[in-house]
Amino acid sequence: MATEEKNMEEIILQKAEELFLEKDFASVSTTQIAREVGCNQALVHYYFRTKEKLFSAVFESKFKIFSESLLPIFGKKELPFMDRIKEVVAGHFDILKVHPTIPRFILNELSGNSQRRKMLVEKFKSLSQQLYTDLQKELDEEYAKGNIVEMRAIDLMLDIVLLNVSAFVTFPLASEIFHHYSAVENYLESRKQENIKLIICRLKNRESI
Amino acid sequence: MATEEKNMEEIILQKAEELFLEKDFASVSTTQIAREVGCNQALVHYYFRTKEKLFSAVFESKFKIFSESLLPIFGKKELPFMDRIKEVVAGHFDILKVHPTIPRFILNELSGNSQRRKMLVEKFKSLSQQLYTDLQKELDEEYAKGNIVEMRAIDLMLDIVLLNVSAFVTFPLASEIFHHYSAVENYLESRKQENIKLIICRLKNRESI
DNA sequence: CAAATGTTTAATAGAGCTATTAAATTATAT
DNA sequence: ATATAATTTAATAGCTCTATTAAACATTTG
Repeated sequence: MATEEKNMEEIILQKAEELFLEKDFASVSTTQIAREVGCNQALVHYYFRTKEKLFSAVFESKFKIFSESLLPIFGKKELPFMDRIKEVVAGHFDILKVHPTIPRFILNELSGNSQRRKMLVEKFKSLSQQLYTDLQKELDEEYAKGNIVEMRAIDLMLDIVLLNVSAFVTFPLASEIFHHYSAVENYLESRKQENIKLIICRLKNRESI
Repeated sequence: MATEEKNMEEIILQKAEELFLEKDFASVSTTQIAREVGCNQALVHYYFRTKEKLFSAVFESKFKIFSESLLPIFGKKELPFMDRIKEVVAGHFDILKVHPTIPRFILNELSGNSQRRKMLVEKFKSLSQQLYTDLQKELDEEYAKGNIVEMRAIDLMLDIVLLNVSAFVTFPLASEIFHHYSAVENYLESRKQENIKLIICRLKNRESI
């Protein structure tokens, strides 16, 4: 009964989220949203005017979640560097795990040539530059102390994000392909540990290649 | 003039490839394909009957390219193991570089709930099992010789594929975001070297985590 | 209670899409 | 050169989609 009490605007938005995350802009119609919600199709337009605006509402909220997932790349300075890196990778992974379908959704939308794209590229830019400077300074310090190999912050950031994101982008497929990972949980946990190992090894390994 | 000589069926297929790789199934219409080719819309259906079949023709050929990109994970047994791994990562990367838009295209299609999906999962399965057994045997041998750390073949395969694929899936975006990589070439070359390093470090690093 | 405001629906305009059909055009073969 | 076959087009049926409008219904408020 609690569910039935919710107002239509929110119910429509929720269904739109569900469908847009599963398919994509062009494959979801306001007609379908209305049908699945059980309301008149005009109501969707009453609340959101256009399909574009409805999609935007969904996108903005998902994009916010995703970009906030990048923030743990900062991190509390008390712990030793290596432990913090481990925490950063695990922390970023865990946030994505709460929203496993978001990475593909974002990726897909940003691969098109939407108007949104330009604005979002700017957002990502400033976000990564924020992180970049601090991280590079720390990497240089740790390198001077002989704790890690020399490394560009940008490469480390990309390593972490790309590895973690790719686990989620591929998991519906991968967990089907590899029977080893019968449960979804296994594939994800396995990738999480593997990603941590990869990053740590990369930072520690002193032998030149 | 040479171009004009080509038969319509092929011209239509080429345009369909171009558009389907850029957008997605739902966002491309046979009307649009015909318009851009400059022929009558019925002609698209004359040659391919349905949009679905046309898309399938495109998809099959791209999927073939992609799955063949995974084959260098075998490799010539003359070289020392570590050199071969390096070659495998670089080789896989270079094949994708010739078809940079394919990874995202495949990923996207396989994320939907198409009829194709099931068949493709089977193809991937048998492909990966082929590679799996041989690779695991070699990894165990190299571990016994003390050349590498203990590792599951499946993790190594995923590390390589996910890292390489993610470079291409993200490159239109990433090369815009990071001005450091002003030229696309820089982002890709940079990721290629980074991926090789990651894999090598992962295999060599003996310190437990 | 009645007026005003907010929510929901039915109906529909207008557009684009897929697929088919029959006719026109071009090429091939006898 | 003419019959036959292959290619291309025009026209259109039948959908589905987005967005709007006017009317019905519900809720709030004076």
